[in-house]
Amino acid sequence: MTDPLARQPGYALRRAANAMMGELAARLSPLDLRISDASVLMLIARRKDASSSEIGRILDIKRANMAPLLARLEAAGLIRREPIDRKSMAILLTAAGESRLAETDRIIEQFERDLLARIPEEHRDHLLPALNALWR
Amino acid sequence: MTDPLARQPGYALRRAANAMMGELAARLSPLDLRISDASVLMLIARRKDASSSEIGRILDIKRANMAPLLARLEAAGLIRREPIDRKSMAILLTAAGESRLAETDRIIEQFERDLLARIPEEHRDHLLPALNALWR
DNA sequence: CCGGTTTTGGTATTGAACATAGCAATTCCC
DNA sequence: GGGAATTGCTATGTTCAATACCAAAACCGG
Repeated sequence: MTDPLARQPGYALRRAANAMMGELAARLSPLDLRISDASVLMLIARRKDASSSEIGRILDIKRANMAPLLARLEAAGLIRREPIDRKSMAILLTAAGESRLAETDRIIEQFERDLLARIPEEHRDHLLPALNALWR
Repeated sequence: MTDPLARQPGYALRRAANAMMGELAARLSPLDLRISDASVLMLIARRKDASSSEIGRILDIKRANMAPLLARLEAAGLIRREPIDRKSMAILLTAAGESRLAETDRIIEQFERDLLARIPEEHRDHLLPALNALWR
């Protein structure tokens, strides 16, 4: 039952990302947040007054996909929009958004710790720089 | 424009896998193969006479998703099915499947080489074991 | 300060990968 | 022999991401 494709970094990357996303989605679901919701919330907090297109540019989420995502977060009362000019809108966390974000941060931190713990320590510190070399 | 989330291994894993899949899909599209098509072809060649449920078990593709995938490969003339008993079917490569697989192998090999080349060499050899620790 | 270009926010739609629920037939195994 | 598990499959839903297109506002060179 051993998988002969597991020697290929590309395949391993796909499988690892998949397993990771599945587990993270499960841990976030009690908060009623999808993975991309959580990443947007975290970014908003670190980049106050960013417009939706700015957020999309940083996280690589297309405008078309950002619109329904933000609509969902707004409907959930986690963010509000404030006009910057007659075209752009600043995305801000509401009080509810702040507290949801705090829960999110706790979950994510624990998750990242658990993730790293699974990696043999001689490889551990190499993962982040290796991954970042693949997309940044 | 720097992305503050890039310090998190989970986020970096998602972004790296995403970038990788996008590029691989582009390289495979001249062959009219999706990524999962290619992985199934490669597995069939290494595990002759495997049934569809066996392949699914190894690659972690659910029965429900394997059915249309194999139907596509069969319609493209790349595989054929041969009864093992009155319930199970062996999945075999046709001649066209063999030659398509050869092209696939060339593309994948080059792709994996390019992937690794992007990683600073001091991290390179750690990627595969680190990733495999996350799902195997 | 005018007018073409770019940016912004949005809708509608599509594709790929993956998941669950259910079904009929066959095989497994006590 | 018969209940339990396995196999192949349909139908359907979810999540993420992409394309095409739109109107309005902002930007910027002449």
